[in-house]
Amino acid sequence: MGSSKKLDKDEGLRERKKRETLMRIAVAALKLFIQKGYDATTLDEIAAEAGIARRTFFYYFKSKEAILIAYLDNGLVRSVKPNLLAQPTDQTPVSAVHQSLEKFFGAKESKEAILVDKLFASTEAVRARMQSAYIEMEQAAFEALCEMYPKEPRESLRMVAMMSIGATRVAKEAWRKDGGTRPFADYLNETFALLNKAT
Amino acid sequence: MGSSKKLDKDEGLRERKKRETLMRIAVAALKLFIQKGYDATTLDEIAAEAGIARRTFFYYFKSKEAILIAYLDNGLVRSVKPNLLAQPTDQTPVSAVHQSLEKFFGAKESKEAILVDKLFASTEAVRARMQSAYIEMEQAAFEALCEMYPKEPRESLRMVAMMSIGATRVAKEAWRKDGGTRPFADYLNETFALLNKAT
DNA sequence: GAGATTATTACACTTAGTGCGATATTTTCT
DNA sequence: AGAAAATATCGCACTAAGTGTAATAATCTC
Repeated sequence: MGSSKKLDKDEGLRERKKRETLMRIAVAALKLFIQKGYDATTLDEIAAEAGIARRTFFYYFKSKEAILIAYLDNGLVRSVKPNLLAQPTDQTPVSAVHQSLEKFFGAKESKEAILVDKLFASTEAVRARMQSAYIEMEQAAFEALCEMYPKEPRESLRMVAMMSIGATRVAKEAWRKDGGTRPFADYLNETFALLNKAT
Repeated sequence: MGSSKKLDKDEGLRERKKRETLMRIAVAALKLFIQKGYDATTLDEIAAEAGIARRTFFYYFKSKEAILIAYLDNGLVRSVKPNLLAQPTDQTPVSAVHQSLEKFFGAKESKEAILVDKLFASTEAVRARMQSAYIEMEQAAFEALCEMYPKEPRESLRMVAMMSIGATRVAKEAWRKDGGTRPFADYLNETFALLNKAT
């Protein structure tokens, strides 16, 4: 009664190598991005650092930006929906989003996260993509909320998603401006508290 | 006691030509974008259509995307702050933003606006830029609100800006999904009404 | 091991964007 | 008006991202 393929343990040499190569490229790229900046890093350099041919890069990523998107996806964006769905529903939707985000960021306050964040904020094109990521998070949160609160009107939940993710974005902005001294959760608490009062 | 240069009326041949060329390029580009899509339109084609050399294009725009940004800037983004500042301050900040947006969109429900909107929503890269524009609008609204309500705490106003522009974005999303049948102002009213209830 | 997949590479090509310098046009000054 | 300064236009050569194609090498299936 295993999966449709073989056994779980059997990953296969091919798949393993592919995973490793993908990781090598991502790591090499991030290293160079942090070292010399996003724009100044060429695909040739990334390919050299990762030990692959230039053309092979495009077998793994559809563009240079896609590397960053992958980092975002693996980090926050991908986890928004599952994290949210794991929350109890005996609270307001806004509160549920707040709690789920708090948990996520409380666990992940690593140095790399800060480096990556600065990198993302550095270049024009990258910043634009960041904002796309927020839109995706909004969408993910909205979908989760619809499953969690089926009786609530969907337009309401759409707005909750917008406001919650917006609060996160504003919190991050403030946190970045302050140089990341105080823990991010503090900023999150402040912006979420303002959601009620502001109107 | 005129201006430091000459007389107001005297625009100068050079400036006039420059303005005209800029316009010719923008119009030519938009026409081609709508005709064949953003990605499929090359700078060579735009230059040909506008009757200039390829190199000259970059004298006027720093990139292909910059054309779209220019359209956005001239349309909404640029006008957010002045429009908002023109509102009376004997109402809540949220209401002020709402009113100012309603006026703007009430006046500008043209066919071209719809075409441009669809164009902007069509391509990946363009959509990302769109979202940057929303961020700029947020910033502009925030600045205006700070001038209008100096006694309010700035964090509050920051959140008001976020929520108001967010409401606009969600409204536009719904409006686009419905194919632009009902007037946009309706959607705007709905999302703004939900700002209070949603929390 | 033979044959089917799939990963890797090389090569040639298109397009966006930049640097630089030459030429044409407009403005300014006398 | 005409010389000189400023600026707009253009051509050319270059870099870098990204694509199409087809050949080769590695892995998987049997």
